[in-house]
Amino acid sequence: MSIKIHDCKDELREVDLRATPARVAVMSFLEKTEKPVDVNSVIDYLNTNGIKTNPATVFRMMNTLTQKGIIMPIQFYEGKTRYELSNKDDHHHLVCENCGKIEDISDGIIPNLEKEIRAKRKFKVLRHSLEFLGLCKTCQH
Amino acid sequence: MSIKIHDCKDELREVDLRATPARVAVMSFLEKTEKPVDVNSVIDYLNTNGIKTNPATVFRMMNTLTQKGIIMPIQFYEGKTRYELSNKDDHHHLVCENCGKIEDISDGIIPNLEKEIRAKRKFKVLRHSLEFLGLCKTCQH
DNA sequence: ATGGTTGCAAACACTTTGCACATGA
DNA sequence: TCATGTGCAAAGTGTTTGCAACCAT
Repeated sequence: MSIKIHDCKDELREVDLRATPARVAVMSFLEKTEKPVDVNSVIDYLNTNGIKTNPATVFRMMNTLTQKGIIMPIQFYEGKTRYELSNKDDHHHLVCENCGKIEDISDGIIPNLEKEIRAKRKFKVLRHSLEFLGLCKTCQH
Repeated sequence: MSIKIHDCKDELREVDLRATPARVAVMSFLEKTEKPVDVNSVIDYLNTNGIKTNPATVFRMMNTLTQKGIIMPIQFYEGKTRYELSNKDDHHHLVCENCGKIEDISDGIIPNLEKEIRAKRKFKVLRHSLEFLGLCKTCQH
């Protein structure tokens, strides 16, 4: 017999959300993509996979999943919001402003910095954004 | 005789921009505000100071000043862009998600991190964003 | 059965653009 | 003078909302 290592439906129900087809599809989309996705790419994915949906619904889904802590919003100065699963280890992004490639970078300094901020400034950090914008290896000429 | 320590007009002309009343006012507004400003607050400031202007003009100004490297855009997940003078020493922000207060925080780790990224990943960092969102001292109860 | 979800249409907020007019250098 | 900057109107893009119909539990 097989043990399900992972099931999007359970994941959703654990946070009191109904496992609708669109939500399940969004979850598996997020799991298979490397880089943070925007709402348009989610809509494209759903359409491609035979799930008819409406932009308003997708925006609502992303907001709901964000509130539940399943995904995290992220912005790269593009005038829109991207999202990624929040159950990743602490990492940040290298965003190429020429070709749009997004690389991950992990680093351990932020947790320490947050502790320091808490101690010295009495500010309770709930989330942070650390992104580097520039030129990737191949776009530097 | 007095030596002008600082003149917004000269600052603008140095980057080949004409010193129009609106631009000069925006520069002095940016110099006197502590926290990054959004376009609406710029418009309010201009109106309050007797300078009639149009939103499109302000958006154009902010874009122009950004391209010239005089100001820097910054986003706090509010769905809009803020701006601040770029001739500040390296600093980041603590943004209270309850009352909106924005505190500055300076720190020296980023330059080192950028050097490391350049060396190890061959990624050329042009700019970065490091913001902490959470609750300020008084909003934690 | 019924409350959470969705679709649709409309509205919002932010931002950009084309073009004629105005103005700083 | 004349290239640069501005005002105005219109449009573009991302996002939210009200409400009726729908569907997962």
